[in-house]
Amino acid sequence: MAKKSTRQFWLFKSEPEAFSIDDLERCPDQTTYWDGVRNYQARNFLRDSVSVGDGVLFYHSNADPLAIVGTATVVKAGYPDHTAFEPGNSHYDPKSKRDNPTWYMVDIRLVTKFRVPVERSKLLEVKSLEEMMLLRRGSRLSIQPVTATEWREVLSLAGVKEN
DNA sequence: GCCAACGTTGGC
DNA sequence: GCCAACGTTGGC
Repeated sequence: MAKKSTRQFWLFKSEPEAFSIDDLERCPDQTTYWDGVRNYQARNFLRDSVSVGDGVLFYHSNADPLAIVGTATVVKAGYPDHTAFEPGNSHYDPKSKRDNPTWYMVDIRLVTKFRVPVERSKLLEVKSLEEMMLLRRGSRLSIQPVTATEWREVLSLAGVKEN
């Protein structure tokens, strides 16, 4: 069976006090591993669906302003989140074993830091985004699928051409 | 700071 | 397997 190669899109949430897009920009090669996801639905996306080359919208949650602040690309697909194995790490989880990991992560590299963040309040005004998971109240998922239409609309709002 | 939504835990 | 209690997320 032929492997489906269609590029997919995602939204990753981060509290900027913990890890912001500026932190990503300062990383070597502007690349980081995305650790600390401790929700099974989000884990499943990271382990099974997020693929090299996929597009990522970087969202600042619990922040002022709440906004999509840039894009990244996936450079390494799902592999075990080693922070779960480290006692003392804030993401330590004793039920995750090296030979049977519970939690997964991917690596992403910064592509574009928006010159002007696309604020949540702006997104809420856009008709074509009214179904976007991020904007549904009570949506706490930290790794969310984004449709190609939503991806293009957000880049358009950010004034970004190519991505 | 408030609180609704959601996920997890644990007693039964 | 049910569900109440509890903890966390995250917008407002």
